[in-house]
Amino acid sequence: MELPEAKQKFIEAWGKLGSEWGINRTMAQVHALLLITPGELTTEEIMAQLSISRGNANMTLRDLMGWGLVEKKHRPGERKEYFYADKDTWNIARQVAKERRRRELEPVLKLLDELSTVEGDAKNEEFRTFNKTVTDINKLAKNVDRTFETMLKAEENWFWGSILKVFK
Amino acid sequence: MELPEAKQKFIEAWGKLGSEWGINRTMAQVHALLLITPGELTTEEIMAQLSISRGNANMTLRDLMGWGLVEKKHRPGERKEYFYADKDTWNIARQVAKERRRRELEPVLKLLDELSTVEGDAKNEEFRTFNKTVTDINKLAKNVDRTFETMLKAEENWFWGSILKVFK
DNA sequence: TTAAACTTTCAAAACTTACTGAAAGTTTTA
DNA sequence: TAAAACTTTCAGTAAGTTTTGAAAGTTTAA
Repeated sequence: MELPEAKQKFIEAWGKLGSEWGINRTMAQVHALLLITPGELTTEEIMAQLSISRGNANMTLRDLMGWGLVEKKHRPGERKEYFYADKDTWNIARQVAKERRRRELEPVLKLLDELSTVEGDAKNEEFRTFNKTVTDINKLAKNVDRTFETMLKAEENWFWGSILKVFK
Repeated sequence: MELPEAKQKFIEAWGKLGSEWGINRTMAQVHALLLITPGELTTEEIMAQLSISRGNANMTLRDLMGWGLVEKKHRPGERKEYFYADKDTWNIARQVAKERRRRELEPVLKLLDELSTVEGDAKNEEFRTFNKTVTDINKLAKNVDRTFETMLKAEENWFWGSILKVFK
């Protein structure tokens, strides 16, 4: 396989994986493009390479900056904005974990805590089943949350070292 | 909060979380409904409780069975099919991890391995950046894969214990 | 102070995904 | 053998999401 084809495949695969896991396809593709590009790209270049509109490119880049995955840079004497991605995969993973935890997991945890307090008659089977399920899921979700937290604090080697010790 | 309201909120939240993470909303809602229902439900009952069509209910239930989260049961002397969900949250988490690993992670791992072998001129910066990114992401993806694998084999307490030991 | 170079916005269009419901299929019972 | 009771299918439609592109906005330079 030649480099241009490989790049194309990488961008497509990243876009697909993103969309399967709830991240907009274009956003994942722009990210992929920046990840395999040395240096920076302008909006124009991104538009051209991925055949997307100016509006789409602009919004997607803004989102990526909101996720902390991309930054912009100005070159002295130039008006154009240059975009580049942090290429440290461990940072990327942590950044994504951090945002999704905040945006999606936290609201659910809050609700589950609330639902855990709903009171009812212990003789009522409906209530007992509801209560047990909610309590169990709440425990699981808290474990997931704690794992995210660990991940955010951890250094890469230390983290994977700790997890992989598990195999032995 | 009263039980019926709490149930409704649980179903909605589970549906929302599902759709944010790439699982069809209705599928997550049907699953949620079955999780908080003692015993079994028929297609009719599911249709009524969630206001969905027969076709949708049928396909969703089939998908849930395909994911190994729901099973059907026949009662002697009755034609109707009764559906119920496995309520063990650790089983659920493992089942979901297993399916998504197989459907989504594995194809990407395969591609990344392939892209890791693309050859090029070490003096070419484009190639070097591509190669480094792909190699790094491949490593990360393999770690994720191994974590899934551990999870599939493990008992719940042992697994979270191992991951959370990391805090100490 | 205005024109050029660029970025941002957002209503409408295109695309994608999910859902409906009627028809076809299957199984059981009489 | 037929009819009743149920399940499955899928073409068409609806709902949801993403993308476009032109217009408005901003910044810089002359």
